[in-house]
Amino acid sequence: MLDKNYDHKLVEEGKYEKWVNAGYFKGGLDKSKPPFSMVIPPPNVTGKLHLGHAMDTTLEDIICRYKRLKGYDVLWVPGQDHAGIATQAKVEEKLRKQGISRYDLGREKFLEKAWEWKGEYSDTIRKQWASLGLSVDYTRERFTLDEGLSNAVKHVFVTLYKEGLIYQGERIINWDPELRTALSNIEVIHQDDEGEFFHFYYDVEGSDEKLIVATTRPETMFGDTAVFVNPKDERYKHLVGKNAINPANGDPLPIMADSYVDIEFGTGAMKCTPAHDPNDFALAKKYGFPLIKVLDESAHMNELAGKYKGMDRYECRKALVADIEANGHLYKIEKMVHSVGHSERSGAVVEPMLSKQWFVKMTPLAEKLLNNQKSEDKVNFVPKRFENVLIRWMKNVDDWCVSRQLWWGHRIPAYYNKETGEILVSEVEPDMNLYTQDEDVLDTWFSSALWPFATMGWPNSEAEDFKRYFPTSVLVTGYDIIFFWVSRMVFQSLHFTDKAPFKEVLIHGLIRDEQGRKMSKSLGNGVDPIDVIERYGVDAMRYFITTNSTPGLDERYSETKMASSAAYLNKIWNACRYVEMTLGEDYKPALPNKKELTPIDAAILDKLQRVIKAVTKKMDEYQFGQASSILYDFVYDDFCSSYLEMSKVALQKGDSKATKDTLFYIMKSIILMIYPYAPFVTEEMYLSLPEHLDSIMLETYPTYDKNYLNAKAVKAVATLENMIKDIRNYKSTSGLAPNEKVKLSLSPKEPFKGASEYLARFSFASSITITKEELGGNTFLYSGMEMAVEEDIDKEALKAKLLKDEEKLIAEVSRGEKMLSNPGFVSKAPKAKIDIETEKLEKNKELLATVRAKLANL
RNA sequence: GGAUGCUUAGCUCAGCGGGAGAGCAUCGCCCUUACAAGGCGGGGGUCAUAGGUUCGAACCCUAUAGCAUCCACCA
Repeated sequence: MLDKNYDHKLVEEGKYEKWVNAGYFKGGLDKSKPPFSMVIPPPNVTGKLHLGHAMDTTLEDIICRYKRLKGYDVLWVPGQDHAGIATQAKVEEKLRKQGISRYDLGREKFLEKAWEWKGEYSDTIRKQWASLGLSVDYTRERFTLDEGLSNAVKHVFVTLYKEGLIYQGERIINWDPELRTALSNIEVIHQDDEGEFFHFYYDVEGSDEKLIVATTRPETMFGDTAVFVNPKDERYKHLVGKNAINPANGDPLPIMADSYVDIEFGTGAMKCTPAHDPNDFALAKKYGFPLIKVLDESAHMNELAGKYKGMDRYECRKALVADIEANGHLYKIEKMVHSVGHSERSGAVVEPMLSKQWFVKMTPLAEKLLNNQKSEDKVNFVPKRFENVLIRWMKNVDDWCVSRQLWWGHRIPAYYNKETGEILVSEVEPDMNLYTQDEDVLDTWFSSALWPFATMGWPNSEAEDFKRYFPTSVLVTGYDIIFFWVSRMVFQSLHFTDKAPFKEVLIHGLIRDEQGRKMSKSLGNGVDPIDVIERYGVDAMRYFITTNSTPGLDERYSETKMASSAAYLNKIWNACRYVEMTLGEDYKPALPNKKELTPIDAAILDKLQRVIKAVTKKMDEYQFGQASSILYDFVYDDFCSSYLEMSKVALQKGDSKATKDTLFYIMKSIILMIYPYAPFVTEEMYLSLPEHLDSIMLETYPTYDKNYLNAKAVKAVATLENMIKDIRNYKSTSGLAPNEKVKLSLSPKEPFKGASEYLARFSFASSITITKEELGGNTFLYSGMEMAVEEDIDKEALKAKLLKDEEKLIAEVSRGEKMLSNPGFVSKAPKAKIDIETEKLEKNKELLATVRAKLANL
């Protein structure tokens, strides 16, 4: 028997351990079942999980738990991501607080620290998974730096290299001067920052004219090789071919014309700095300019900056501008808002810089993805529109810079011959007396891209899990990492396994705070899932975060909705407690016998079938909000408010086996349908039911049974419910207490045999007369029936009420007639709709006639 | 500059071709024996605006406005 109060802490205690120990989360327990597989998006080992993770993983858990009950052999692979740059930044930050830099420690020692960090946060994450109740298969847990993944990474790198899809090249990349590493384009966050737009006078050789050139980054002027103008720009035509004098260092710069230059922008004259700007780099290639780097790895000026050597880029900017101003070459400084790239991880302003890096050639891989999306094996997105996001990005994708000047990660399997410098790219380490390994590691997403197949045992294509569970069934993730992760998994998987890594992708949005702001450390508005679990219970939190949103859209955290989710579970808990009390100790479950049902039982059983059908459909479509709302209406209104109360009539009479069976059957079905959302509390309820299995996890999802459909009962009970509602309403508006006694009469019959017993109970009727006579008193009309409250009533009030009824019915009848006399409607609307409208019109006409008769008699 | 999403009850949001919904808030009345984290009843919306398609539009199309997000460019 359940306790009087639902105490989430008591309910949650010990259950997760029990499930894990029983092995219920393991994939492959029964291989006669069809496989269903998923991989967890591996969280970064950078810290604790936040509410966004809770939503993402809960959605996955709901799917897994649902699919198990639906008879699948479910495998959900857990794991974590080493998160190269993110984790290294964290570890460095921690060291910095101790006054140590990574260079003080050296690579080996630093990596020890990083592994320590990883160990700590791995444990934290696993504890959080347990708190969330995630049914992941721990026997298959993976880490992106483990041996298997590392081998897969090497294999992929070497293969791509041999295929010419990985190359080393000197190009302009995004440089993070704080972490001192290259970044890929998508790791750069562009923000509109207020900056200064410096306009300088450039002297022109052999002319008295001065050219005004504008720049936002004066410190790069030491790397300038030319000044460009547009060939059509009349202002400067005559200067093309002459030299301008660089006011930073006095070097002559050829004035050249190229249509790349925008006449309207700035002064129309642009300085060209090939080693520090991607567009200038392209121009330099075109015209064969030298590539002059003036900044070092930490964005300090090098020897080319002369007296500014060693200064930080901003110090240099300030000093240089002051000097230029001093010698009369400053024209003006404009304030300007322009977009500035920042490192996603360190926040540092990214410096575009010429650098030798490893790149993945994207065009052939992107093409595979794009072609696949045109085929039958395409990856289906839920919601669909996100497919376009992916496609548009893949069509315009740049080559992927995969090398990082970090230590925490997969070291690039490229080796340089100590004597000849020749490159050897190999999965097997060569004789290290003769070779040195490339110092760089790979972008962390390089390994995450292999996650769905590498965790299944690939590159061993005979691995059991790979054969049985790959491709995976569905991937759940946020729209913010479609570029980073989803796209890369798809093209790598297509390239290496010839299959898309998953059939479907369910995209969810972000969780924001109550005011709709992004949760962030700097705002301090983050909500800790563990804290929420402490207060409301994990089931309530799971229910809230997965049912109060719609796929692909952001969601706000809401304290009141959180509380109402908890209240809902409490409601179910109490309903279950009541059912158990009612069934009694010696109750033996059986399917309700159709022949012995009361109309009340029959009606709820009919409704349940429809609910099962509708909920199942929504679950299959990953529409968890809609599924839960269908269930909610059923649980609250049909089951708790209506059926539980009405069934008391039969139960108190004694001969109620069918009603008890109905109660049990409905309650169990509800528990099973709520279970994927709220596994702990439903397990507790389930185990307190008679004749249960060892765990709700071993149960079967409710199935639609059309034998229990009974439209007649549903209609009769609906009429009864309307009568009860009308009386309640009548009392409320007449200032009567709800339990005020009233005398009722019905004409010419009751909604179903025995209905007046229910009516009496719920309307506190002291008597109910059934008569064929016309009813006096305050009358309510139903299709084919009337009900009246017997009392001395104010005739005027009654007349007013009837007139109101009449007015309403006239509107209804007119609507129906208009619709049905519309030839367009009759010829084009579906027959079912026409039937419904015809029936409705007839009913309303009948009611209208009755109202008019009553008015005439008054 | 390009793209996408959002605009529905006081607040937060569902619904996305056949008569406007939920939670919370609000107003009455109830400590009724599963549940006061409750019960019963009520009030509250020209579904952003303007056109169009359709027998029928909150829902489809086109424009407009506001808000948000993503991508690209920015000397």
